[in-house]
Amino acid sequence: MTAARRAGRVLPRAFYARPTLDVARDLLGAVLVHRESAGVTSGRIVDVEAYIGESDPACHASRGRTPRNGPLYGPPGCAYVYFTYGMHDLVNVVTEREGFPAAVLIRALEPLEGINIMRSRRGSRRDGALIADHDVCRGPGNLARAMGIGLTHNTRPFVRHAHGDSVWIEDGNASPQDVAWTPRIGIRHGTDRPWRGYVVGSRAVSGKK
DNA sequence: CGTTCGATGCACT
DNA sequence: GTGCATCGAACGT
Repeated sequence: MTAARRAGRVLPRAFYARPTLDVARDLLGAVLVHRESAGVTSGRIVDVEAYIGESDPACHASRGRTPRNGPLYGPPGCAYVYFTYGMHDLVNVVTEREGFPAAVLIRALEPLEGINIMRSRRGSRRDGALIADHDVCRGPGNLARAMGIGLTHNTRPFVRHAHGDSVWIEDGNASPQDVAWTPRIGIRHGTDRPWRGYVVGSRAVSGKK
């Protein structure tokens, strides 16, 4: 019997077409799923950040629209995936409405399904030690790598197709009981806004241990 | 424990 | 040329 049963409904487009902070809050406890030929991987979202509009100095759209940040201006419920620091893909969910650039960055998951697939995607550490379960999807770069989500998924809607490669999000069985809000991590500007939310007590939450 | 720093590629100025 | 919505190894205390 599988330890981690998924029974959620796929979140519809309307879920994402709301104020970004509401979407961010409601994504905590939801389940991100990727299905491809390698198998199914999924995890409970426990750490998110909101990036809201051109007036948000930390948002990629703060200096207007460019080819790279175009997906932020696109329809809600689609992926905005970008490459940074020369080696990491980061996964966002576009929110609000077409023409208004906003998204939620997914920063950490508690693995539910496919932990062995996730570990093989992460690769082996230099010292050969096994990555702990709660570290496999801890941090936005690690999460994208472990889930097999990358630039090829940029602009794609979070929809479960009947066949083939699909990325989608399901609602969780229960909302997290204790959520905390802090400034966002790793940014230089906009640090006054407490737009990072995380599930208190989860070992998979990113940042300092 | 803590902090620093190199890796690594590219969009944008 | 500069600066990343990062990560983890290396170093200092």
